[in-house]
Amino acid sequence: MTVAARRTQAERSAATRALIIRATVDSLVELGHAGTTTLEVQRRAGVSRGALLHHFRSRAELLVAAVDELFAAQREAFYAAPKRRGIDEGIDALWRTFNSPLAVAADELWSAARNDAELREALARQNRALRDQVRDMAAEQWTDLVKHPNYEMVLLVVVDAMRGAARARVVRSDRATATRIAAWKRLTHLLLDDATSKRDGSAVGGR
Amino acid sequence: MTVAARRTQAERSAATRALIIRATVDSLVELGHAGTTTLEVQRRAGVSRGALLHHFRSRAELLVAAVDELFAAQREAFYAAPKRRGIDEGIDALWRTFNSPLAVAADELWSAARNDAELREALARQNRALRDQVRDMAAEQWTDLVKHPNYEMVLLVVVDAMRGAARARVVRSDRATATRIAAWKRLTHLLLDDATSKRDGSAVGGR
DNA sequence: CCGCTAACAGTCATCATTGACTGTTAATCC
DNA sequence: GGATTAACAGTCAATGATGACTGTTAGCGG
Repeated sequence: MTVAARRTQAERSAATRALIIRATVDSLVELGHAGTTTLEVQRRAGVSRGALLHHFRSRAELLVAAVDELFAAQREAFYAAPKRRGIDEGIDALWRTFNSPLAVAADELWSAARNDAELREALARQNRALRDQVRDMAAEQWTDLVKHPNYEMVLLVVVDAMRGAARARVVRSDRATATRIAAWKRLTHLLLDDATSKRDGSAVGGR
Repeated sequence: MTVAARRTQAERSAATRALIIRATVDSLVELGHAGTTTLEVQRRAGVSRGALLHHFRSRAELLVAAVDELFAAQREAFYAAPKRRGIDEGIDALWRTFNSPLAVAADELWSAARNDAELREALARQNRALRDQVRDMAAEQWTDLVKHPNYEMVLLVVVDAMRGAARARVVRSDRATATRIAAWKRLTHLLLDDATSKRDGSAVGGR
């Protein structure tokens, strides 16, 4: 039955470990933090209890590993994304990252972190690294915009706004989301794009 | 032993009900959604299991009641707040509402709502009501700003940004928060306050 | 003042989750 | 090629949460 070729221990170990972490992330996306029990993970991964507890001695350890994995994936996604130049494309790309399953899973952990010091520490650490990277990549892509005196302010506000919008998305319609995206773009144009700031774009409001 | 004066049944009932809900909110603030078990609530409220289950037949019912209470309290807080006129005061007041224990508890429920249709429905309903009220009160206070073509856009973005900032607050320093508040104010001034938009205020950025 | 019902009090069975624990297989080292 | 150890497999006891269930008391209506 051992159809698979001989594998080294390190390979086997890494494979199951990755399998478990992937199952954890999937569970976080579908069932949330509370629903992500060690039993659920082991079912999804198709591994035994022994296997799971061999790699991660506790549920907390498993979640921390998931955090690391999530942020690493986010970083890779940023690197892999095609380079954009325009403001609108930048906003769209940024918003897309907030909608990926990775972001959903991470969000779930942010919620749990308030009452879990270990998780909070892990998230804070990874978040700093990600933020610095985003900053660098943004500077790299929008060489002209970065110099604008309003740049830091706009980036700060728009990213937070996206985070907030993502949060309430569970009860929000697509239309309401579209309105927000338009608002972010218009606001960014008004404050960063001097060429556009003169011609007043179409209204963005709406009930 | 019955030192207290005779009370009508309705009074007794309402009193314990309120006691239980308050305990629920407290628990949500301190221990989060996961930590808010029916046992924890009954301990905090100092009521028996029978009392708790008499008023709320399930944990879900209890949480929905907490949602209603939280939003009602938020509404009252808005009404009770002194009327403000300036942009800075408005931003400060708005941000304060995001920091109240009520908001923390509500936040905890927003997280849980993703995997709980009943809770999600309750939150959506109350959220609509609250949003409409905030809109009305804002219009009432800033009669001049409301007419500004950028008004809707700014309100949308700033409120979302606050929501997002509140979310990551668990790992954020006070300094970082102050930077954000400054950014919101400056941005609002730039886009709504035509008098201020000419003189370019001090930079708001910073690593 | 008496029967009735709402408002509790307290216990219990059931179930889910966790991590410890013991047993087994397969890779690696000498 | 035998010993050793990592990588699993599978079971179990302990814990904690939930809601059902039975018993008791106090207000209320007639």
